[in-house]
Amino acid sequence: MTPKAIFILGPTASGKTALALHLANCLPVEIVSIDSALVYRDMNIGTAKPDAATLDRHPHHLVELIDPTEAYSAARFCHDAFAAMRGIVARGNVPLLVGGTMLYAKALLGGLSDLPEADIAVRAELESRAARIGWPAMHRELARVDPLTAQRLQPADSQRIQRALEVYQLTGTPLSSLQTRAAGQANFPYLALKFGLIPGDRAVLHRRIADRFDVMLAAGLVDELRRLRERFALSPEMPSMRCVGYRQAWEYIDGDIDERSLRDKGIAATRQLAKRQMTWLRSMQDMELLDCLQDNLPAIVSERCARFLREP
RNA sequence: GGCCUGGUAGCUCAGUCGGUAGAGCAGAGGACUGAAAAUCCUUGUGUCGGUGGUUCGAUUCCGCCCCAGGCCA
Repeated sequence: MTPKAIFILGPTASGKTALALHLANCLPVEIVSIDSALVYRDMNIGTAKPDAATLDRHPHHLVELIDPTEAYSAARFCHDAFAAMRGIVARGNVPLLVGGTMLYAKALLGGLSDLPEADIAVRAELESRAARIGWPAMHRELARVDPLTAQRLQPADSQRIQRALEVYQLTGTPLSSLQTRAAGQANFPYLALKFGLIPGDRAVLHRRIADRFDVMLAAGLVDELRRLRERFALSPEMPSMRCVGYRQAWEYIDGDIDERSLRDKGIAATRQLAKRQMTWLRSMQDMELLDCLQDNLPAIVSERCARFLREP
């Protein structure tokens, strides 16, 4: 019999965590985080990580896996998430996947093609060449070896051009042909109930984001980053330091922006993030979209989940 | 009360030597396969503070009024 899984996907500040904790209290579920920022240890304030007591009461899988100097990936997430889900099912529980990193959710549900993983040396070499000739020139190079991928990428899309060239260099095969082959996990081996949280009034979410960012600043986001910079050899290009809030705090510590700007930019970046997350949600299949601002949301969702778990 | 400086897009401001205006940010929409909280793409009509005057034509020049700062009384 196919095991079941429940997804709660939503933008930042939509109340995913509170909803997940409510479900964890009344249903036989274990929480699996779908969040590219919660994987970092010691980055607690800016990632809105649940506090230690909460994590103790309701263990979250895939939280605090790596140091801020390290990098995670969608492929590693899929591997780790499936491992966690197997364990949960073996214990007789149901995986409750909660988060806002939509690429991870999409990769988990739809699978990834069989591609080589990131190669730091190749990336560094591509990076330095791009610094000399510019990304549009790199884009033209890509067009010679992989016209299909080049055609769908903007000449300024540095990250994807770099990845496509990297894949070609490592395999000798264009990314576009590797991607047409069967995706790794052809079908998702769980029966999934998927909720998408979207605010009925976006202005309210924006307000919440601003308030939450102020709370983070008051809680010592800047000091947290100062301590991290003392402990680790960090640089602003690292994925961890590009996280919303940390990136702006970094500029503030370096004296590039003032306190006012730190707040404004932090809030703006968080809004942009939420917006991109909502774009994903609207385009995903079989999603039950709910207004995250309605006050009886926990009751609605837990009732719906309970029914789902009773179904054959 | 007098003098000065401002009042232009949600915000900060350009600009029009008189022919009804444009940047950045915000906002909106979109793309997305091992960095995704990343990386990119598209999108700017607003009584140019109000009102009279000069003019073929005023947001632009002139008068008066209103508002916000500053200085002097």
